[in-house]
Amino acid sequence: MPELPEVEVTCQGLRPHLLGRSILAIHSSGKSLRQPIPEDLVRTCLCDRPILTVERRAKYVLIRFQGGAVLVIHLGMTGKLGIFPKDAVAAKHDHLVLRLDNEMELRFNDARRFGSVQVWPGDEAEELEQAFLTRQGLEPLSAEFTGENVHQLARQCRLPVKSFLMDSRRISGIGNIYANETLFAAGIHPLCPANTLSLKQWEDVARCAVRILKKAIKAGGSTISDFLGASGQPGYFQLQLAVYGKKGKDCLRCGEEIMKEVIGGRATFFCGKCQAM
DNA sequence: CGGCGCACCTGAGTGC
DNA sequence: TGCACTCAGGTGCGCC
Repeated sequence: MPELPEVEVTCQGLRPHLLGRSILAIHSSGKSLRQPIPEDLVRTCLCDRPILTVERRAKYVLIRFQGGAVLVIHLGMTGKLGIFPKDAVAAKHDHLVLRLDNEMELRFNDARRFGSVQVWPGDEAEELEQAFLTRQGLEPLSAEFTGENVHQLARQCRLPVKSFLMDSRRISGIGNIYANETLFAAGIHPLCPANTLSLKQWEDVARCAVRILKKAIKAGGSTISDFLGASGQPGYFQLQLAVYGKKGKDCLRCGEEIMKEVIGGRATFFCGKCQAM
């Protein structure tokens, strides 16, 4: 599901509906996500306080409230955040429903329950955010995401370059789809050990990653099976994918057959000719 | 510390 | 129609 572009599209979709609004009430399914939903903290720290900002960090949605508390949501594999009229019928797997002060609701739907919902109370938010940030890798859409910096990061990492790109503690936001697409665009074999890439190759990787992520955001994200934006709209970037899910198809660049291999437990697609070791 | 395997869940798709 | 099986975009744990 949601990688950086899908989370960014979700944030962009939520923003106009949430800024300045307050939560009046919370309802949860009672089922645990990655952790139990902290219902009491939502009530005591978030309710009846205006929402100040909606931001993305890595693959997390951060919703900041007056008073300093933060609602932190991760979409996991199947999570979706959407805005609905309060009378709209509930969907299967709606696990968190936040009633807003304008007859609308923010709903978190997550079939596989790999998502998470956390609250950083106002008096602990700064400390918790610092700890959170140290666990997140380089932001691909930040000024620090340069070939030089990534080259430095990868210096003593012998993981396959694809696993390196997907390691959220090193680089955040890039999941399986965009790792595959980035390496195809950069012409690099996914099994190359990360520490064997040259500075020039890392510059290519960084440039390709940024271009693809931005293009995907413009297209509204990728809807492979079920991603939907905050207003229920699908994304269209899946129509522009070059290798992901294309096993057996012709490479767009050279016509060779696209290969599929499992790397680090994840399906990996590449062109053996354009992405030679 | 680095790297691997796996668990956490449900649903969609496939083959018999 | 049903059953068994595989696979899925993420993260973080335990283990060597």
